[in-house]
Amino acid sequence: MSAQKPSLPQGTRDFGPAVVARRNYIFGIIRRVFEKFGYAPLETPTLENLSVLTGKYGEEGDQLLFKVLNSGNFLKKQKGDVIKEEVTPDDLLAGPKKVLPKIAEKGLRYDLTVPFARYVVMNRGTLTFPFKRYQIQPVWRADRPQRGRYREFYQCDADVVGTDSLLCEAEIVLMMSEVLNALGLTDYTIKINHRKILSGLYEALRAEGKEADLFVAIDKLDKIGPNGVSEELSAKGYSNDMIKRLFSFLSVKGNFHDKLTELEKMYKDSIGELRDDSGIWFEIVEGQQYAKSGFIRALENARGFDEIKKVYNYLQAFDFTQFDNLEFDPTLARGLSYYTGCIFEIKINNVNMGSVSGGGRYDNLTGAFGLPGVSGVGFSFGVDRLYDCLEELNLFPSDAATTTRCLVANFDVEGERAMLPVLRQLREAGVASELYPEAGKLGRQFKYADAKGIPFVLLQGSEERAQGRFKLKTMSTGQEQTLTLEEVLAVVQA
RNA sequence: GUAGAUAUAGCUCAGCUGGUUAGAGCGUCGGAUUGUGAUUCCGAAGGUCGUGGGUUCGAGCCCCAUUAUUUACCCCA
Repeated sequence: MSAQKPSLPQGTRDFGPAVVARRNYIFGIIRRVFEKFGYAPLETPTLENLSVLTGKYGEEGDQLLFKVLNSGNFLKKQKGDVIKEEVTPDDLLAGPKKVLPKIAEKGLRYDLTVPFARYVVMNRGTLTFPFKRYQIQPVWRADRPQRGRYREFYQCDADVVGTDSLLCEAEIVLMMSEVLNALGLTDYTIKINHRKILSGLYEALRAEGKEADLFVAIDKLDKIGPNGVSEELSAKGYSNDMIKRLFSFLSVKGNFHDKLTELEKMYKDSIGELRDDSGIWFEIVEGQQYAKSGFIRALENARGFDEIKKVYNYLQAFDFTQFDNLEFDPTLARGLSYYTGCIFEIKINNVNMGSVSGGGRYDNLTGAFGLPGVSGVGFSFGVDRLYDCLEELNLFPSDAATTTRCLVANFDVEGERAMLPVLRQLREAGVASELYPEAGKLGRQFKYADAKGIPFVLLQGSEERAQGRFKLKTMSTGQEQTLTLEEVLAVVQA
C-alpha cells in the first residue's frame, strides 16, 4: 500500500486540545446564559431528510445543502427478480433537479432552527408550550470557504415557540449582551429591525417584483454604499424615483428612538397617499380613492414599528443599561426567508468579520410541517466567528487552554511508586493532575509542563521524601516552595 | 458557480536576468546540565521545491495543464 498524503475536505478543520479547550470556554458561557433564561437543551440528528431541509432557506440555501448519497446501489433497485432502474436516461437528460431526489434523500443540517421546527411538530403532543430550547451542534454548508466562513461550523441556538410575546425578543437582546459581556467583548452592536418595516418600505416605494431583491440590496448599504445599492436596484428594475424615495426613508438619523419615530412618521404619511395597484378601490378621506389591498398591507406593515417599540420598552423596564450597543437599523435584512417579525444581528466592531450572531421571529416555520399558527423566535451564535474575534482581540483568558493543573514529576522507580497516592489525593481534591509517565530527566519534564501550560510542578526526590515534604514549583514565576501535602493542596486549589 | 492570489523543511517564510551542493527563524532531537522549563551556548536530523508536461546546454525561478489552499463576489454564523 502506497502512503497517501493525508488531507481534510475543504472548509473543515481539526481542533487540537488547546483550541477545543477555548471553544469549550465559549460554549460554557453561552450554555450558562441560555440555561439561566430557562432554555432546555435539545440535540437533533446530523442527517435530516432532504424534504425537511429544502425550500426553507431560499433558492440560494438549497444549493448550499450537503446532500448524502443513498446507500447501496442508488441507480437500481431489485425486488425478487425484478430490477427497476431508479435513474432513467430521461432523468439524466432532464438534469440534476430530476436526478437528485432519486439518488439522495438525506442531507446534512444547514442550521438548527429548521430541525427544531421539525422536532416541535413531531413532538407537539408531548411538549409544554411555550417551548424553550437551546441547541449547540455543528451545521454544514456547501459554501466556498473564506475568512470567517467554514463548511462545518458550530451554532448555538436559543429559540422559543408557541408565544407571540415580545418579551422573548427583549430577552434575546439581554442574552446577547450578557454573553458578549461575559466573553469580554465590549465594542459590539446589536442591530434590530423588523421584516414588516422592510415590507413597509417596499410598499411605500410602490415597488413591484421581488421583495427579496430590495432587502438584499439595502442590506449591503454599509458595505457597498448608496451608489452601489442604487446600481443594484436599477439592475433589478427599480426606477430612479423609487430609489430616491428609498434613500429618503433610509436617511433617518439619531438614536434608536429618533430613527424609529421619524421613519414611522415618514412611513405613515406615505400610507395616506393614493396608490395605483390593483384591488378594490374605496374611499377613505375627502373623496380620495385608495386601493384597499395595498392600504391594508401597509397598515399591517406599520405594526413592525409598534413591535420594535414594545421590545424597547421591555428592555427599559428590565433596567437594561447597554442601549449604546443596541441599534435600530432599517437596512438590516438577513437572507433567510422564514423570518416574519423582528430580526437581529450582532457585529463585533473593529474586527474584520461578518456577523457573529443572527436571528429573528418566524411566524410559520412549523406550518411547513403541518402545524400552522405557532410563532417562534430565536437566534444563534456562530461560535467559530466568535472564536476568531476573541483570538484577534486577544480576549481568551490565559488559563482557558489549560487542562492539567499540576504535573507530578517522576524521578525514578521508587519515586514513581511513592507519588501514586499523592496523585490520587490531588485528584480527589479536584485538582487535575498527571504523573509524568516515565522516569527521566527533569529538564524534559519541565519542558513538558511548559509546553502544555501546566501551572504547577510537584516534585519529591529522595531529599524531600526523607523529610516527608514536597517541592512545589510555580511555573509562571519560577518560585519553589518546600511544603507538606496539605499546604500543596491549599496552594494548588486556590 | 465567477474573479484574483499563493503552493519551497513539522510551522512561518527567503531564494538575485535562468547558472555549482536550495537557505533562515521557530519547532523537534542530542549535548553543555543524571534535581529544574520558558532565558544562554554547541551540535544534529529534517526538502521528489504541490503534481504532470514543455522550453533550455541547464528550471525552485519561464510557458501550459492540473490539483490544493486562500481572498473577494453571490450568499451567510
